[in-house]
Amino acid sequence: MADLAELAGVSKITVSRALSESPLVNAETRERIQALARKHGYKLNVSARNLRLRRSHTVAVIVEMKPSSGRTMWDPYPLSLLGGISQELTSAGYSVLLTTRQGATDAAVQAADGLILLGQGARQDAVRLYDKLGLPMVVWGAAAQGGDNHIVVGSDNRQGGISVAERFLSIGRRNPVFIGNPDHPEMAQRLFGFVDELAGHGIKPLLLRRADFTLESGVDAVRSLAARKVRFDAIFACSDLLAMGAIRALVELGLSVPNDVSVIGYDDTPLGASFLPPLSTVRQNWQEGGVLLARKVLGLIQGHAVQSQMMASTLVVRST
Amino acid sequence: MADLAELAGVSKITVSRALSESPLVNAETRERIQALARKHGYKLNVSARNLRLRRSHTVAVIVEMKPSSGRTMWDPYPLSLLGGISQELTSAGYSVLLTTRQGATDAAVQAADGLILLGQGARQDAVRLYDKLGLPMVVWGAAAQGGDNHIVVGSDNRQGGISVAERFLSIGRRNPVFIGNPDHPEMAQRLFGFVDELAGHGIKPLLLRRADFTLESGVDAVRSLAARKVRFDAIFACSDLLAMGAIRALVELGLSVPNDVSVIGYDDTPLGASFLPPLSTVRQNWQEGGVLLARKVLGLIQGHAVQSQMMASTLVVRST
DNA sequence: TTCGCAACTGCATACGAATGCACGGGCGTA
DNA sequence: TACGCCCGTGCATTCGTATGCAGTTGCGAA
Repeated sequence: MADLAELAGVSKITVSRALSESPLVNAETRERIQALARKHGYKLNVSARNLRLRRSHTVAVIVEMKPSSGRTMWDPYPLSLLGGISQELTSAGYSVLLTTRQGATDAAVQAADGLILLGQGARQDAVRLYDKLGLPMVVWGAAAQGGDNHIVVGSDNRQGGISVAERFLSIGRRNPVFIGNPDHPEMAQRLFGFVDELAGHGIKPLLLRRADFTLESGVDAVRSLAARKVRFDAIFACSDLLAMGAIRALVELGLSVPNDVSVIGYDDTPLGASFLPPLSTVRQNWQEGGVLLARKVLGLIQGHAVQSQMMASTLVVRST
Repeated sequence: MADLAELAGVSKITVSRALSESPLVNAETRERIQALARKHGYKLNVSARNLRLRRSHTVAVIVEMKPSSGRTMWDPYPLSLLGGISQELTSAGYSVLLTTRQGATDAAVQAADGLILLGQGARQDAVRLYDKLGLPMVVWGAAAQGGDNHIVVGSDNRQGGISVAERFLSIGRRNPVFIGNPDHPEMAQRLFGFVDELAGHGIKPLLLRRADFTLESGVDAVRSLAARKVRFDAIFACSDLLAMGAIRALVELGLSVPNDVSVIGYDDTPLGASFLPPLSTVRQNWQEGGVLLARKVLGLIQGHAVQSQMMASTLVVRST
């Protein structure tokens, strides 16, 4: 900057102002300096500016590697969150610092202006850990049980569970099964909604615990039901893959979907939509969730009052 | 740091050294200062250190948003690259700055110590753009045509195409079809390998251009072949989804896979493996590619000589 | 005693940009 | 002519940390 100042015949502070579009400097001077900067390939030193301004225009996104259950944040769909986050932050002039939670806190995270936590960790430990940094923080996940002081954004898993229960009830199903992992807070919410709604009609669903969210796991789940000669006429699977596996196994067993057994998945993946038969499922808009997360952190960073928010999840009835 | 120094009764510079594990300071003093720092929740100012040390321990990963063809980097599998990158960089003490390429260069990118470019852009324009920053740079994609000066890592798409051709030849197929988008450099390589190998046996495949890499697109492609009454006995699809769509359409048409038509996909997605019938495909190890990318940038940053590298792609023969 | 060396510690300064305040000149008004 | 104001510019200083060099202390050897 000092060099540029010399070239332009002004002081370096005028250069600084010219490059940051300050109205304090004469328009013509500003143009001249900017042209000079371009010509000589001048690059602003971001570290220096961050130091002076005490902000980095950076938001750290912390991805949980070892989740409480089998589902990883590196799975395709949770990653759509990242897409939304990145899109929103970038267009607001912020950068995304991507970190995976493993061992010590990344030093660079401390320089961030805000934090987005993807996956709250078993017993909220991740939340507590990062709370200590004292940065604006927004968490993706199930709503906090108690009076926690950080913002939470998530889709309304409980409502999702209720919707599925309502659907099963409306088509006269009496022996529903839930496949998923209740240790995962989000899945637990789905289960609670599902169970509560059914209980209102005197029905108690069977809980089939599965930690993997793969097609194979779904196949296996249904086979185990058959092996145990369980009587069931509806399946609520915690992911589309599980649901597709379940359907495959049902077909193998000679059962008809949805005549003998109704199946509803979760996430509304493109794959489920083009599955044969097209999968009924609960839609979660991950992308939009990411955008929302980003907006909330930005709000906090700018000192606005911001509230937790649950995103509606909607049942998409197709053919299963 | 000055405050800590006062508390500990030493100068701030001793504090600095104590916190960075410098052997210059007395072990006992160091312990005392570190304890004090912990107690008062002292946080190192990363911006200041970056300024002083002229490095940020950060690598920018630039994801191309609008690719030359229908495939987005936000698709699940390219994202595995990110997983590998993140894993490797984090464990080397580096942070990942995630940027999407849209409009102006993110200021924070300039502060990075190195660059990883995911998707080289049509006509290498992205590469040229970022080359100007003068940072160590590694690009994921097809090998550069000419004497470019940046490092390229990618899977050997040409070899992949050759393997598929060899397979088709070995099982006596004479009328192969290629489904994909040759505008995309990586797909183009697959096509070239495929065509060249077949040409050696006097066979010229049919090229069916498809920009979308969805199941629907695969269905549609095969239907159009049927509508045009094209004679074919083998399909090389540029993605597993395309291949699965193709198979579905073939089955609808009453054709048997693989008896009437052989189908080979690309990427070896878990989904393809559990498809019915299990999909034959070409395996690309994205995760490992990410690790490799990360290692190369780190090498460049440390001033080592580093070379471009193609990762072998292997044909996985299953049932199609 | 004196010197040399080792082990610590501290001073001054640098890193590159941005802010508060002051300064100089041009212009309009009284 | 004198005064005040605005526009444009520059000086000094600040942000928080790390390095080169210099200083201090204690101990053993000459």
